[in-house]
Amino acid sequence: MECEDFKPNEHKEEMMAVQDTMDVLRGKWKIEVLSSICFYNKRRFSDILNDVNGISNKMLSKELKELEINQMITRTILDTHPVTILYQLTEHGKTLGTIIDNMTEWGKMHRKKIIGK
Amino acid sequence: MECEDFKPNEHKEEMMAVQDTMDVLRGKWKIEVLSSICFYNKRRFSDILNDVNGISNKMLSKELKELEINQMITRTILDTHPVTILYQLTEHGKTLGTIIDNMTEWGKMHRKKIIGK
DNA sequence: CAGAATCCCCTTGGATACTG
DNA sequence: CAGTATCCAAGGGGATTCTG
Repeated sequence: MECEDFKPNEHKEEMMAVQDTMDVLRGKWKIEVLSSICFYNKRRFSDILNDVNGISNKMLSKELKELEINQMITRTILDTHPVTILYQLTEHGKTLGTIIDNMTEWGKMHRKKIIGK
Repeated sequence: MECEDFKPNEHKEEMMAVQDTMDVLRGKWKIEVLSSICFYNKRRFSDILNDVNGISNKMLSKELKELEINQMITRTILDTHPVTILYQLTEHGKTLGTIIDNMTEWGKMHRKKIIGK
């Protein structure tokens, strides 16, 4: 965000782009769900439910759906009995890594500065 | 977010950091408000109200308060009649630039890939 | 196992009106 | 000008129960 070289409303496309990114990340549990899947590479519903502390099945279901719609993850049905369902990051999903790294760094810095310690 | 080198719950600090960042950015108008102030360097309430398309005074007031609490902006009261109030980015606020740039880039890429065009 | 269904509360955000 | 106050609707999200 360079601060001298643009006028609001001349940057509609950039604004929209940021909002698009926020839309993908906005849910309360998105990053944690993503992280769980990311770490294990393949992960099942109930596994993620255990990984992400505090999430309910309803919310997990919802977050997974949205992530799938946004093509951040894939959902694979295995023909077992009972069925097993695997969630994995897409290549596109993995490209979020940079942003998440940035947010991690910034968040740490912010905490030191604002929240104290 | 490296995907092979951590276990969930061994990355609590990182998770927390990302959530802290999201907390600062989560509001519907945060980035646009930030952008408005950023461009003009100093900006008044009613100016931002005009810059940010669709925002209500209630929401603007709320977003500004939160941004101030998080020390992203400062609020300066000028002794005029009637009073003038200036909002400006803090140095800390300006450090968000990198993240916003990244989100802009990713959002554009995402739109091309997912939303099509 | 992998959800869907239901109920219910709380927060977000929009619209409008009012104040120092 | 710079907000507050109020009312209201929609959705997010928790807890619990049910199902193929």
